[in-house]
Amino acid sequence: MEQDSNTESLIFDAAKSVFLEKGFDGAKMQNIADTAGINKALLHYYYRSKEKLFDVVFSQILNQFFKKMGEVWETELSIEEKISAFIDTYVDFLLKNPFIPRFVINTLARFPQNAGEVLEGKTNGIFTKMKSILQKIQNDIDKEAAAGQIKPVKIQDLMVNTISLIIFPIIAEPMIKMIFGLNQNDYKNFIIQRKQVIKDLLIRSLKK
Amino acid sequence: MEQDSNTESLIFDAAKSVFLEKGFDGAKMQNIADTAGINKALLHYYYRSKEKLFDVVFSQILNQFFKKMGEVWETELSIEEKISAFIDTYVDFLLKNPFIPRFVINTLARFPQNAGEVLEGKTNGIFTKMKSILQKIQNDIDKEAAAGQIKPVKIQDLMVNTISLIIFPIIAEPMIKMIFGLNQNDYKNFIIQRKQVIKDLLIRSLKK
DNA sequence: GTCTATAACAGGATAGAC
DNA sequence: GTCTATCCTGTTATAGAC
Repeated sequence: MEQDSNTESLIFDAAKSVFLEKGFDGAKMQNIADTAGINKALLHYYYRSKEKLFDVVFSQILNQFFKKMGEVWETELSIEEKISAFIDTYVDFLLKNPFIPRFVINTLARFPQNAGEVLEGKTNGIFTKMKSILQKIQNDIDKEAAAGQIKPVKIQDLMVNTISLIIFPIIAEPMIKMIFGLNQNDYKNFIIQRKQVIKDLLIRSLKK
Repeated sequence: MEQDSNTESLIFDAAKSVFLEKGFDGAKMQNIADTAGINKALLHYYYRSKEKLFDVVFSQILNQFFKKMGEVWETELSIEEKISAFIDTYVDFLLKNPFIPRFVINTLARFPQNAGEVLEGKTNGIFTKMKSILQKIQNDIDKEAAAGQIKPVKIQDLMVNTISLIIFPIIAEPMIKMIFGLNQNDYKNFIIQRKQVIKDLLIRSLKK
């Protein structure tokens, strides 16, 4: 999707980069045009309006965000192994795409009318898929808990704990740097080391 | 600060409410004037520009945010009791002020040049205070760990874990509602029940 | 101090030449 | 398809009457 160098995908990539960093209100069409190295009028030629352009970009990012979130769970690993694998892959994903979570969360907060069915349609039913994955994980948990291997736990709590611990430090990067006086390199190391910290915390919470 | 009903504080309160919800780019002076029930020109009479008005509002909110964050730690409780008390008071604070964390984080991300010394000056050295509190907590931890009462832990990890678990679900409210299919009331109950979930998780992580 | 009117400009969108 | 020029609306900011 980002390898074509025809004008349309050039615009898409530029728009994605600008929207990701500045959000809908902060992004300017002129800025997107400059980033793409083309003229403002061309943006409107390919995507009629700023709203439409944003819509396409947002749908793609939302898909990317949730697709990645759903990945490791459909394997044959134990719950603990799944959690561990999820932390590794999702932290790596976010280190490469640090703006995505803030962008998704801000956009969902900014356009609540887009909620529910509208987004379902634009994203091949991403929320339905998420719910089905969550249900499967809950079943796995119940099975392992019944076998006495782990403590029983609600998937909502486990999931929110996990993504909170992973995503928040990415969203709050500037704040964390300020409070702890970290530079870019310190910060990156901190996030990488947190992989193990988060694993320890969550695995421990499943011990009986 | 929000009890006077003279024009200046009327404007301040309106600006705070609008900026909190929409951020700098999304907020419009007209909207602020309407909310305050006065004319647009008066905004400029009291605060020369949108930037200046935003500056005053942001400083006040940043102070509020960090002051509340630093509170319970200066007591004579044990670490575990302090964590428990912090979770209770901070969750309650955020339920009453749900827009604050997203606003603070977005603003820090949007105006990185404001970092460090500028904000230090505008907030009575809030970051210096934070750092000194963190150092004190680290000392307490080291003492209790040396006495064999808890597992030793780095304050950075403990602090980031704690605020991640508390703040993320507030920032991501629309996302959580969507994924789990919660209405406003479900969501609020979920957050309240999480107090205990977070306490269990963190206290457990300190057991030897 | 507070208002109305308006200036000054930015930003999204379109027309029309090539 | 791509560009320049231009329109038009929304937004910040100021002038000036009261």
